[in-house]
Amino acid sequence: MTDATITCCAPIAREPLSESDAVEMAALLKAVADPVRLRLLSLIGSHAGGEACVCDLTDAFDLTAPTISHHLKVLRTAGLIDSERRGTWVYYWIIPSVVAKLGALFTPLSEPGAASGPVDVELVTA
Amino acid sequence: MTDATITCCAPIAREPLSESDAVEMAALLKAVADPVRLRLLSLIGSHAGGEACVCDLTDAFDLTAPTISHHLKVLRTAGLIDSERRGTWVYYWIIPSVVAKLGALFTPLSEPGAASGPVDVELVTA
DNA sequence: GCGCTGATTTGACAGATATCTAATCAGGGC
DNA sequence: GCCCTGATTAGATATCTGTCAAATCAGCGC
Repeated sequence: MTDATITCCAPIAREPLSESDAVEMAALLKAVADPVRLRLLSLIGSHAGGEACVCDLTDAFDLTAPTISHHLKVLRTAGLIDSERRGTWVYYWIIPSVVAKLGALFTPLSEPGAASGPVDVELVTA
Repeated sequence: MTDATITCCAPIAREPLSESDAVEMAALLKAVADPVRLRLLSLIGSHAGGEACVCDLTDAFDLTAPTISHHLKVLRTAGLIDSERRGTWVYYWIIPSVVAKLGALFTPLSEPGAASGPVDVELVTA
């Protein structure tokens, strides 16, 4: 009966994840748990117009086109991105709500009165 | 002042992730990209006192003790949890700052005028 | 139609991973 | 010391995954 931890933690640390939720989220996480796919997602999301042509993406990696295509398919199958063919080129864009689902699992619930943002974590450590 | 894209997106969609950051985050993500490890993390975090004995965890799964031990090791090696032996039992607890690092990647930056929380996503979909 | 470029699919393969059994380590009680 | 319980390590194995080369598909221009 210790209710002291109601608003302290990330959802994953507040109550036990059900098995089905765990399976669902793990599938999503597996899709992004790869350096290439993380960078693909990032490149697509930060590209001008919110979408990127495959040709823009391939150059950023030392990988063959089929490999990039494979990774894009993994992201698309997971529901994180979608694509459309426009003439010769195929364009990809992020589905923000699905990306947010990932963040929601791990981000501490913001308490009114905290700093500006919900989390203030150093990402770039190089 | 109102630059349309400054506060719109998750960090991963705001600017391209560097390769080293991608590798670092992918390692973290790979650790949680498994249903068993997700539930372990959740069980540990939501357990009374913020820590859980291995004996508490093993019963929640249809897996052998060595397998649970393996998964705990993966989480610990990634830096997401830590452990301590106390007499006969070994206790595990979450390292919140590392968990928050995961969330920070995918959580849209909250705008001061947005709804209550930074993200409002349905997690339980069965 | 033909050839060219962009992108995906297929097939193959090396490396990683999740799981188990058996063995080992760590404390506590006798 | 000896045994019992809790937990980890070691070894083995079946499966999954990331990558590439080769083949195929999709538009476009001639």
